[in-house]
Amino acid sequence: MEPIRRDALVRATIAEIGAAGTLDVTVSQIARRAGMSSALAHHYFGGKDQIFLAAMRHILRGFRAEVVTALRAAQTPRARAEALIDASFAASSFDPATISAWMTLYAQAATHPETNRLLRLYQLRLHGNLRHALRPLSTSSDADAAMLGALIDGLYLRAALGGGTTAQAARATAHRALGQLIGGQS
Amino acid sequence: MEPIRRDALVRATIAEIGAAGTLDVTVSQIARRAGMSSALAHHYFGGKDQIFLAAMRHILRGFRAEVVTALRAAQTPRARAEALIDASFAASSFDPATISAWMTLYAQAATHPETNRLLRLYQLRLHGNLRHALRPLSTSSDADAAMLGALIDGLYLRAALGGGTTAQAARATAHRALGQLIGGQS
DNA sequence: TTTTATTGATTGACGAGTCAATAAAAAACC
DNA sequence: GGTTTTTTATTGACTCGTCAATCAATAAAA
Repeated sequence: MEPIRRDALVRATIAEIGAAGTLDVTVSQIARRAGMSSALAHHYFGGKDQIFLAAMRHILRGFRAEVVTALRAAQTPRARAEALIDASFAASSFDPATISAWMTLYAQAATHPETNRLLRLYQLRLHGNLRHALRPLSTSSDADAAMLGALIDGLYLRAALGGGTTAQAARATAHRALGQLIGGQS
Repeated sequence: MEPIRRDALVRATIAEIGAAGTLDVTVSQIARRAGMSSALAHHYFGGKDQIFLAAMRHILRGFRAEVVTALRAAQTPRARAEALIDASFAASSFDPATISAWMTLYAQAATHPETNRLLRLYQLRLHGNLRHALRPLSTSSDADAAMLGALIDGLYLRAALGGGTTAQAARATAHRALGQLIGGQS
């Protein structure tokens, strides 16, 4: 039972955060959506924080899976870098629940050590992937990877928070930057 | 009395957010730090949300002032672009209170319309300033400004959330990107 | 005497986490 | 195979804290 319940709770958490647009959702709401009592949610997770962390890990795992499949299809180094960009701006990254969770991750990373660890994990992985892709293309792959990684995060922020920028435009900007970074031909 | 009290409350709010490292600060805490009762805080501001919004506006105003003075000292277009970068990574932007406030701004922008407006205002201003600085230097100043703006935000995020990146490194990366964007010489 | 400034005390709502009690399944025993 | 015992799953009801917001009362100016 335990794994089933935990999984249902994680899914319900993401759905609920997405619907509410904020992390201010009660354990009772989550539990109700998952079809159980709040007491049971506490029983299996121990506390709200841990439910939320599990949800975060779930989202990060999903993103990682997307990256892996995108990379598998890429043959050239440049295609690998492009695949990393595309994964970051994939539709699933712009699901309202994912956006909210992501923003909350940022907001909490300043105080909550475990959350900070998660965020850094994501950043390090992205950086590592980018550096690996850029190594054959650039003499300063490390610095370039740092730049591209930050650019991706910044673009995501703008696209996610609904300003003028759309996900498509953000993706295009990132590709343009990549083109500028490593010499010319597409 | 009213303007004095309001100002004291805004300052106390920022200080308290900085000390707590989160937006989870009670009106009573803020009021105590400002040397008055929570009832008075409510009396002058009407509610917690409005106190926070006032604090956000205060921070944004401070940032804007920093930008203005930095720009005034810049003579060439390139110096203007560099001044904009430096203002973004100035020490005051990394005050714990400022960091927390920014993160909260992002987290709330998804739901809270007034907060969203504030964020967009900041983004538009930065974009406008960058575009103006880049216009004599680039044939695609608009797209370049969009890229630099997003890059700045992304770098700030990484520097603020304490990963490996420091504020200095972030600044250097942004300068490097600027150099790459507009042809070579420093 | 009216207006402005100020607060202590209170209210009302909400929500995390606990607990004792029940139902259901599994295991142990004869 | 059937009965008892133990373990697992589940919940309703409750406790305990917290906190935003209100209000009636008081002090101080104007």
